[in-house]
Amino acid sequence: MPATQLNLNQIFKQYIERKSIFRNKESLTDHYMPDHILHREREIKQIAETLAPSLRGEKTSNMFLFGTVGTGKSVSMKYVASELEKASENVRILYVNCKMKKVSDTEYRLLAELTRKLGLFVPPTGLPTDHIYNMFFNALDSRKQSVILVLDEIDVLIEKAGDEILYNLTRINQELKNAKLSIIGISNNTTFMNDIDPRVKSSLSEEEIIFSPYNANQLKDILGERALDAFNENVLEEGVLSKCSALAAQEHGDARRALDLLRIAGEIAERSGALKIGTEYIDMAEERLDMDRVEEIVKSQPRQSQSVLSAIIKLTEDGHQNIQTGDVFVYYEKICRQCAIRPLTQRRISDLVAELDMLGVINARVISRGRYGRTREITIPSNKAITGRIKKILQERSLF
DNA sequence: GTCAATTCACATGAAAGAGACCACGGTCTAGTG
DNA sequence: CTAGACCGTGGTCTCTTTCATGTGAATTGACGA
Repeated sequence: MPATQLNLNQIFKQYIERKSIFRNKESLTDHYMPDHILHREREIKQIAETLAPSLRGEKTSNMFLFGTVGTGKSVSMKYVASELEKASENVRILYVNCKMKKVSDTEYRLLAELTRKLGLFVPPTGLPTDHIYNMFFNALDSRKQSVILVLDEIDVLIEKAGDEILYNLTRINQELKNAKLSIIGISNNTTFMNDIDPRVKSSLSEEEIIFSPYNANQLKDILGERALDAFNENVLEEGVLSKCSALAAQEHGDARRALDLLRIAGEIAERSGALKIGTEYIDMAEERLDMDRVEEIVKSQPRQSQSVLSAIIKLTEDGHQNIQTGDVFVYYEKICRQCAIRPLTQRRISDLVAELDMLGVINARVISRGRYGRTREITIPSNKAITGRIKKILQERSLF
């Protein structure tokens, strides 16, 4: 038996025998539906009141839910939706997350998905769009019912497929004989409303609900409740929840982030064989999340931008202080020559540096140094582990 | 010592060019009846 | 005969360059006390 296999068996055996600190890890993921939702009573009531007429078969107002990530928009909506469906057989909720690639790309795909949800078979491609419109329409109008269409992350849909589809959907009501259709858009981007057709805009936002970020205390309540379900007893050390919620509150009150922190802290603790989660694991989790985020960004950057980043890291490692755009450009040109990349102009590099700053991969601030000109002063965040990770990614692409 | 003018090293804007990408209509081709 | 492959065309979008203008404090140099 090869040595590696033996080791694996040991690992598995240990894994089974070890007492897990998780009871139900699911409840820390963002698709988990809690039994009741904390600190969103007002919003839930408002949604429910807006949608209640559907129980009597009346048309409800179209509605828009706004709020930054992790403020409970989707959960609240789903909660009301499921309660509504329980309350009446004539109410149907079609929930679509437009971020899912297979749904959001085109008008056709969205309609196909919706029609499928109404129980019809639709081929993934091949039918003309107006044909599928008819299918959707007929399926909708086949019986007396209130259909509530929830478009989560609706901004993604508009960006890719245009606002025409919304216009068509809002008009469909005028032709329906039996059914009623109302549309609910959910978005974390408040500005995208500006560049959609005003007719669509006014008909969609008959009702608007803003979800404000949670504060640290509210986050703590939410975490506390989920943690009760997620972990076995006496696993969490004192102060862990407070720390988690404080960190997440700094990041615009993002509950998803708070849950991620807690879950990853748990995973790290479990893997290292700990029986309890202390605050130090939260720190580790935060670093992990940061690292993953930066890694994701760096990987997805175009080659030119990666070269710029490489130049900045090289300059820093060579011990340069007060790195300026001009320095970066010189190093960048060198790298381009080595890697046979056509160098861009300094003008463009200036923009790329600004972009990297925006993404939080580097810090760059514009300073004026009097006689010695105006430039950006560039530094990289002093986290060795993350910088190391970035270097490795750049090396894999032979840019370092 | 004071104050306005000068200077540096880019930042920032606007406009135009290059190239990738996509929808759309027309043509061709192979398979079917 | 028709569905699907293939191809050219025009339009759109994104990235980049070119040209032009803006920026803010250290420095400079004239001027007056």
